[in-house]
Amino acid sequence: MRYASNHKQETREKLLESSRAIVKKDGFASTGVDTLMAAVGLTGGAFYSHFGSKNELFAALVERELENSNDMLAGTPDSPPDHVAKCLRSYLSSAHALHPETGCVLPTLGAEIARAEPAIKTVVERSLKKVHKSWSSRLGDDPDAAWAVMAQCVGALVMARIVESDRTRQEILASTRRSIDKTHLS
Amino acid sequence: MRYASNHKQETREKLLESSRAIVKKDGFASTGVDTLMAAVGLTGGAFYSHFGSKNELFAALVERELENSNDMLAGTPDSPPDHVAKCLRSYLSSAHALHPETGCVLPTLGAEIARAEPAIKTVVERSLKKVHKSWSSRLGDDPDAAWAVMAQCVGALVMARIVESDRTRQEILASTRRSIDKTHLS
DNA sequence: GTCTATATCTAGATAGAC
DNA sequence: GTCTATCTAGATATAGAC
Repeated sequence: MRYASNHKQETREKLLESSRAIVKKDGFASTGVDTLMAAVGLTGGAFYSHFGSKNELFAALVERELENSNDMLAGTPDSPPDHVAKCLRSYLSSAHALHPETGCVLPTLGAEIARAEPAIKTVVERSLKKVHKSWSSRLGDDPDAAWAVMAQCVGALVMARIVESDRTRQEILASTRRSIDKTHLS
Repeated sequence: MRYASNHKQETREKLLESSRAIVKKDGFASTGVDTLMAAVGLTGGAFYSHFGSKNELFAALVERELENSNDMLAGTPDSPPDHVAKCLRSYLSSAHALHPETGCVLPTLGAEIARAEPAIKTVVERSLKKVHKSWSSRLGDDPDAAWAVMAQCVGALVMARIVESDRTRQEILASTRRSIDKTHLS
């Protein structure tokens, strides 16, 4: 064949990585296959050598996003004690609010996932529960606290992104950080 | 003229009300003008007698949504003391999670608002701050608590909608309700 | 595997008849 | 004000050459 044996695999990988950022920034439904392919230097027709449909890409993309989030958030049994605190500071930052393309998938694609097929939501659920379990044990075996903290993070980011002024954006993020610190980390 | 003097105004009103539900359910970008017009018994071409563009509808729609939310959430100086508690129970319910078409605009259109033009975000900001101010005073003049509670509500709803099982959905909502009760309403 | 070309469809928006 | 018809642009997906 004219291409190395791992060429297809590598191209798919590049496409997936590239698409993650674009889709988190501009939305999935409103981004065309041509745009995603152009971003890795290819044309639209070649897309279908890698994914059977645009929806297959969405599934792969969401799954990859959640694996990535889990790697960053869940931590390991020997993560430092301030692991959660560090995650929270980073998550609830202006940098995160201003750069959806490198951030958490939930605030930016949550609504589109909610409208997706059940199979995708099953994957999402498993992943969410993994983070929840880990954080629950780190928050003194308090499952309620873990869901509450996760909800605050996602919601604060949604709100931080829909306001116009930097000032209000920072107020939302800082308030949420302080409230979590006081309530769950002291 | 062939139509009553208030015909245009009434049609616009019907269109706006009808579109609110459809767009919250299916997303704004992914819903066509024809679909929105058909829902009020008209054809696509007539849309432009009421709005200059699809984006103008989005602005009007978001503004109306926020007015509506404010009416329900902010309350008045003589609202009963349990006003906030009642709002929270209703917001963090399965019914709300399962029916975006009649619910809060932020969990379902938040990401699209985040990508919208500054003018829309300015309106959103003003409205968010109104709810925040009202809730802050109801939560013992604690601005941090108000932002934190609002964030939890929005985030919990996003998460509740992206999981597949009813069980997990209810777990997320109930945990968040309990956590808010314990932390902010006792 | 990727290209160009294309089929098919749907989108937002406009023009002119009624 | 609303209709039908249409323009233009973009979408997903496929076909066949290289």
